Amino acid sequence: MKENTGKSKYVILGMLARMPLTGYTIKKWIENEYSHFWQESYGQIYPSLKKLVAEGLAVSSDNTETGNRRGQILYSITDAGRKELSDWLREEPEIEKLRYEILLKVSFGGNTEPEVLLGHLDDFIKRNEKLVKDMNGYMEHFDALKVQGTDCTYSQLTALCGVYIYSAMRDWAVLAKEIISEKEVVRNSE
Amino acid sequence: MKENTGKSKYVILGMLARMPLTGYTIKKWIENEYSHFWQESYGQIYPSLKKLVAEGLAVSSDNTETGNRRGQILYSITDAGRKELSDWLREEPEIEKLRYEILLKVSFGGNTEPEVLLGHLDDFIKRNEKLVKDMNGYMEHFDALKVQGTDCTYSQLTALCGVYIYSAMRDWAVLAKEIISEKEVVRNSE
DNA sequence: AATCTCATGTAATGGGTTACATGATTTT
DNA sequence: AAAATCATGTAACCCATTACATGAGATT
Repeated sequence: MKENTGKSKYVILGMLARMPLTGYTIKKWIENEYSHFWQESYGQIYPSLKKLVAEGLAVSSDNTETGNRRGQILYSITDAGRKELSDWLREEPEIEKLRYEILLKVSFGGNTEPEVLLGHLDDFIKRNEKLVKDMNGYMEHFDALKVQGTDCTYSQLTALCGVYIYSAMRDWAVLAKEIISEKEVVRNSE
Repeated sequence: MKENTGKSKYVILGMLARMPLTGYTIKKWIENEYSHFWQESYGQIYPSLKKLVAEGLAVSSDNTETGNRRGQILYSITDAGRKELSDWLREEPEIEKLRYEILLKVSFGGNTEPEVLLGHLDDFIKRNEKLVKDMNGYMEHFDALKVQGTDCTYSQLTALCGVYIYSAMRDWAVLAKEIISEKEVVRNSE
C-alpha cells in the first residue's frame, strides 16, 4: 500500500491560495517562477484541477457568459482547500533524491579521456553561471518589490537557495576541472 | 517518438567496467557509494541486467558448479559493453531537474505559521549537516587510499560535490531561518 | 489567409518504486 | 529452530512527460 505522494495537488493549491487561476496560467507561472526547483506538465495540471474540484478543494467558474474570453476556466480555492494546504505545509517535507547524471559520468571518468569530462564540466560551469545570474536577477527584482511595500520574503528565499546551490555547483566544477587537469600533468610527467 | 533515456543501463555498465558483479551487490554498492546522487531499485536492476546480456553488452555466469555459492549470477562487461559505456560518457549529460519539496513549502510559507517553516528548516539543517560530515568522511577515506597508491580521484570528486552542495544547502537554511525570524520581529513590533 | 498565442484536454508511453513471492545460507 | 541476510525476480502501481487533438482569438 502506498499513500498518494502526488505533489501537483499541493503546488496548485498553493498557487490558488494567492489568487484564482486557469490551468494555462498555472503552467506558465510554474515555468517562470518555480522551474528551478519544481516542474509540472499539462498532463498533471488539468486532471489535478478536476480532482481538486471533485474533492471540494477548489471551485471552477467557466463563466462564458460573464465576459470571459475564450473557453478559459478559472479555478478558486475553497476553505477546505486552504485547510488541506495548511495541513500539508505542516507535514515534514520529503527527503529530496538527487539524480546528477554529470556525477555519474565523473565517477566513471576512468573509462574515457579526461578531455571528455573537462568538456562536460565546462558546459556545466557555464550553465550554472547563468543560473546564478538569473537567481541574482530575481533577488534584485524582489528587493525592488520590497521597496514598493510588497512582501515577497518567501519567494525571495527560494531564489536565494538558487543562488547558493548553483554557486556551489559552479565552484565545485571549477575545482573539479583543476583536480582532473593536475592529475593529468602528474600522469604525463611520469 | 522518444529515444530511451533510461540511465540504469549505464550505471550498471559503469560498475561492471571495474569488476564483475551480481545484481544484489550492484544494489548494495549504489546504496553505499552513489546514494547521495543516484539510486536504483531491484525492479530496475534485474531486468536491466537481462537486457544487457540480450544486447551483448554483458555476459552472465551462473556457474553453480564452480564453487559459486547460492544461486548468485555474476555479470561481466563485454567489449561491446565498454564501447557502449564510452559512447555514453561522451554524450552531454542531461540537465538535472531538481524537485525540492522544502522550497515549495517555503514559497507557500505565507499560508502557515512561521514556526512551521522554522521547524522544517531545522530538520533540513540537521540532515544536511550530517551529509556534510558523511561526505567529509568519504573524502578522508579516499585520501587514505591515495596514500596507499590507489587512485580514486573520480570517486573523490563526487564526494567533494556532496560537500559543496550539502554545505550550500545548510548555509542557505541557516540564513533563511534568520530572515524569517527577523521578519517576524518586525511584524510583531508594528 | 496564415500564423501565433491562448486554452483545454487525453492517450500512450516511459521510468521508477513498492510490494510481494521464493528460497538458500549463515548466524544466533 | 528461528532469524537475519543473501539472492533473484515479477506484477502492480504511481508519477510524469510527450505527443497528439481541438479550437478560439489576436496578430501579421
